[in-house]
Amino acid sequence: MPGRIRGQLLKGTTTLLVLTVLREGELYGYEIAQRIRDKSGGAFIPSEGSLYPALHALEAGGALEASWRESDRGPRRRYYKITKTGLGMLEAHAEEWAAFSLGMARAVGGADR
Amino acid sequence: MPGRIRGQLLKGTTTLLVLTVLREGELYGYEIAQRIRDKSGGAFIPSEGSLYPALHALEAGGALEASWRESDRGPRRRYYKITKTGLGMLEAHAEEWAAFSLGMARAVGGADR
DNA sequence: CTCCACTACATCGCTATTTGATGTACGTCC
DNA sequence: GGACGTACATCAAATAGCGATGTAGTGGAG
Repeated sequence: MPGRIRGQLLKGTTTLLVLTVLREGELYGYEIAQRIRDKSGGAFIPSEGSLYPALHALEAGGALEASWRESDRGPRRRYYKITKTGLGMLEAHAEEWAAFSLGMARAVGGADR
Repeated sequence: MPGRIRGQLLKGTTTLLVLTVLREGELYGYEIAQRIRDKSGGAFIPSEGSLYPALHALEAGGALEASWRESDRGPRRRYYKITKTGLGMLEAHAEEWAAFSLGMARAVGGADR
């Protein structure tokens, strides 16, 4: 299994990845990072320095609603829930990704085409 | 047909796109941008502010060899030719893209998966 | 014959975003 | 009590695309 991807290619994908995992249910920050890691097969592991600012921005933009909750073991957690606005944003980002991915497939070729 | 893609998603793709079109033959800068636009179905139109610096960096890195030539009509052109080093770089970038694209397909889903 | 558009190269400042480092704090296990 | 994992947060530095701007040659429209 190839290692973690990092660098410029990741730019702009955090929002899409976060919204995608939150579509499946309410999660807290640390958990979101793990879900993304697991779903991507270890390819993406959002750093804390990119994940938390992204969550704050999404909350400020009305895409997410958040609340603090205590944990049985360990520090308190901030749970995030996707809003109607967030679902619309998710759709838009998914379409953008699809168009981008299609363009790359056309231009670069690859397994497909 | 959807319009041109721009923004953060493009980060890191210019090198791959340039090397890809130059694999097919010698081209000059302006022509490279057009090829990328055409091959991608209009999705990608590298701005001059990103294309020319990228070409200079690739040349400095030994991936491309360049030469000035006069044109019948219009300004002189700088033709670029991919080197052996450039072909190796192309392969590396193509693999990186494939891994990235696969990770996104897993994480986000889409037409495939 | 003047203006505009297209070709062709180049550089600059702005902006967005990721990374790794650093910090705080809690819990568990040895 | 020290190490490790959990959990959130912020910061400086680096990266690289975008639009604007500049230079210059060619050619067509009005």
